[in-house]
Amino acid sequence: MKELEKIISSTSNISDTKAAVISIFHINNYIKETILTHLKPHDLSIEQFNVMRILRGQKGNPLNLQDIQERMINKMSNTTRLVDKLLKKRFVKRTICKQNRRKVEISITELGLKTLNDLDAVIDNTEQNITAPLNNEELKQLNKLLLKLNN
Amino acid sequence: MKELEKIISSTSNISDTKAAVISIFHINNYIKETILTHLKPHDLSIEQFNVMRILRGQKGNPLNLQDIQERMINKMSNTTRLVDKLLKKRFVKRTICKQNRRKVEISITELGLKTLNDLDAVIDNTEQNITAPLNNEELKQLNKLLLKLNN
DNA sequence: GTTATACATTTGTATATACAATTGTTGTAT
DNA sequence: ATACAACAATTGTATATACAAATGTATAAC
Repeated sequence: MKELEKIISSTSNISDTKAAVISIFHINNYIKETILTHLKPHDLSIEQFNVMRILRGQKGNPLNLQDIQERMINKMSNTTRLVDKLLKKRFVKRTICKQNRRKVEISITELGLKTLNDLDAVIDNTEQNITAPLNNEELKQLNKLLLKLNN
Repeated sequence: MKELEKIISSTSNISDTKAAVISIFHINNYIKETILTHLKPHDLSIEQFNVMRILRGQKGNPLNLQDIQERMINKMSNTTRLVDKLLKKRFVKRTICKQNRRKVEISITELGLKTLNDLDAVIDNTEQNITAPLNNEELKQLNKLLLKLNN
């Protein structure tokens, strides 16, 4: 990833704004690729993994598709089909809401939980490796700045 | 985008590492969506736009597909087909390399340059808006930290 | 109760992405 | 010269993403 510095410095007089945008694109891509490597053996995409973690966070309470979609990183992707794929792998279950039959309730299965738990260590480790070039203070500083951008 | 802070703070005891990863995913997504809004009227995707800017940076010298792919953010995408789409829009031209007929040489057309120049202002403006929550010093600090991550 | 409207999900379709396999070209060893 | 490996791009295929349209359900107005 040394190339990035070259790109940014070689491009004549790039603004700090453009440098930041390029850096964010690159680090985002690198993180996704690295995490995906570890998800592949379980036949999971990043968003599928994400949705499973969202469901785990509910501690048993099911979520309907809209709730899931709101919490997803990529709002535009197709939640029905994503959940279908998790369903096929038996990682989630789906029932029609008794109170409002338009809604479906999705919750994570034991198998889903077990898979997530298996993945936790390796994903944590991957993320730690990615942020390893920064010390604690720098990492906190980065979070502060990113949070400002996200508001 | 206020939700992000909620997600990060609500998730019990999230590590600084995980908070950084989530923030990067979210800001990346937000930037892409915003930029895409402005590219749509020209029927361009982010990567197509990127490739056109790479070609413009060559000041007339053509690049072959491998060179382009190396410089692309997403290395795994299909450069042949991406260039095909730019070709259809007459934004680039393609010739077979005389010295090595396995290679193809891609360069940007006048129409491509004109389109890029039209887009420059609006994209610059969009990027400025995105980094607006940070002052100059904070932006430089962010770049320093992101560059460290990217190495 | 019927009609209209809003809601929640699903389905359809076009495009994009990831990766493997194939085609055609060049260089090299014999 | 021929055979073989390496190279550069293209094609095939499965999956993912973006967005519009359609389906089925609930709520509200009259």
